[in-house]
Amino acid sequence: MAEADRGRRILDAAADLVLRWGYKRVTIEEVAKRAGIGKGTVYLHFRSRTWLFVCVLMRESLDLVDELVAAIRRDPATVQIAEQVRLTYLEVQRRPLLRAMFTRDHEVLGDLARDPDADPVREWRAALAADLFRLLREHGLMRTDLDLAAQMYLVGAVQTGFYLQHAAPGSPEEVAAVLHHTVRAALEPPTDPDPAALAAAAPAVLERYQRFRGTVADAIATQAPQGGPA
Amino acid sequence: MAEADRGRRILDAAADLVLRWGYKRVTIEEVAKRAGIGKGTVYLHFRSRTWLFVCVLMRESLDLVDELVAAIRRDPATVQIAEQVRLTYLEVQRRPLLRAMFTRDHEVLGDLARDPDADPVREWRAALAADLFRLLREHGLMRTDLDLAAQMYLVGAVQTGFYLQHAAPGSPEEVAAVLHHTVRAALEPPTDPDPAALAAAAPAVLERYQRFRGTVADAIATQAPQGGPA
DNA sequence: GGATGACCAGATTTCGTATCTGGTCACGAG
DNA sequence: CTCGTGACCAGATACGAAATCTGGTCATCC
Repeated sequence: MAEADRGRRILDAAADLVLRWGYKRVTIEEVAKRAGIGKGTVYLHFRSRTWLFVCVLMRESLDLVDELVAAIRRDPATVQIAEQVRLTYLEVQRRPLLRAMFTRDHEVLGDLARDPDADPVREWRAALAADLFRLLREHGLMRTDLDLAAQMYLVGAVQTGFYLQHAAPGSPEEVAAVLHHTVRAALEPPTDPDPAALAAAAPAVLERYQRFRGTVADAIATQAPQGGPA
Repeated sequence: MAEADRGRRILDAAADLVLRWGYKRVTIEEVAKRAGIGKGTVYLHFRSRTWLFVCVLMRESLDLVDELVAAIRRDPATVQIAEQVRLTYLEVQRRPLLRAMFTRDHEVLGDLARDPDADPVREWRAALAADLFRLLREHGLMRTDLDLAAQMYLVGAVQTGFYLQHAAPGSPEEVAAVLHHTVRAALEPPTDPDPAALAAAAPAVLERYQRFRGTVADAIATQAPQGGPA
């Protein structure tokens, strides 16, 4: 059994159990048992129980990023902010762990859902968003009648609202369409996007995503609880 | 001491205490003491502890409605949905109890913040919103490229997001402006509103608000935990 | 050298007791 | 008679100490 593979098995076990039982009920011993290893071995891969579950969440975020990257590769028009938000919503609805994360589900994530320090990705994600918004603005794919900070707050708030609002009036696809409409109307220019601008922005955006992806992947591999990209 | 005045004093005492101590710590006896009456007398005005605090919240909502009504009277342009949402946000930020309500502050409101049944105004508010949206659409003050249910969900989600998102990037006025921008872009026609339409819509909207106000005021006065308007 | 599980301190749960409080109602004041 | 009151009760809640559990370590063994 390869070293990296064992780390993956531990994360698999932890992810499975946290969904079944909820964060507070999952013990390290049970995770080890599921992974077919001894308890001490878990600590050869993860510095603490908390950090293990943070890594579970980070790995899930990685998958989300991969999905967005693939979508942009498929169609550069996907770089537009409203489309990114829409795809994110759909992917989150598909994945129970991400959904628990975005809805701050205390039942599943326990105290992990509350404590902002528990999410080191937070600041990296914020930096990524800032980069992304700057790029889109420079390429004329986002309006500039609001300053960047306001736009970031707007998207954050709107996403929070759509994730937390219960009693959706339809299927995830329909809700995602409404979310798309909201972000598009608030932040994108009224005119259709210039295909040349899309083609120009896409590679730069992809590069930022890849860098972000690398940073997060490193964090999982190196056990580092703090510190930015190299 | 007039009958109605005593009810008001009880509500004053309860409102004061709930803000100081939080819902779960406030006892009926303490409320009675503050109101200068005996414990049993509280139950002559409110059928239960829970209902008493629901009434506190309802009274607060009444003040909010009054504020909106006054604003529309001052300037019919205020009937527009984005403006309504903006004014609501500002008024909520000004009033600690409303803020606790809209942010579902468990520290202040305790279980009252969680339980949806605790808020009988919920359905009345939903009906009011539906009426309002219908009116605005009929007068060409709201777009019709989304169906009514989607628009209501959109506004609900956006408001939820702006109330729950922490770390606002500026003053309440600035956040309110961003909220206004979002709702306006998503739901209002791109063209400036027709003054005649505003003048025509305003009285109808005011009538709905007044009817809503009456329903809520009745609920407080009559101790009725259920049931719609007469 | 790398994996393990016995071990420990501190956190958490349990469970029986004591206290508190929502809601009632018999009584007394006016 | 009407209206307000606070003593009263059952059930909820808070408390506390004992018992249990579990995160994290490390001496041991493969």
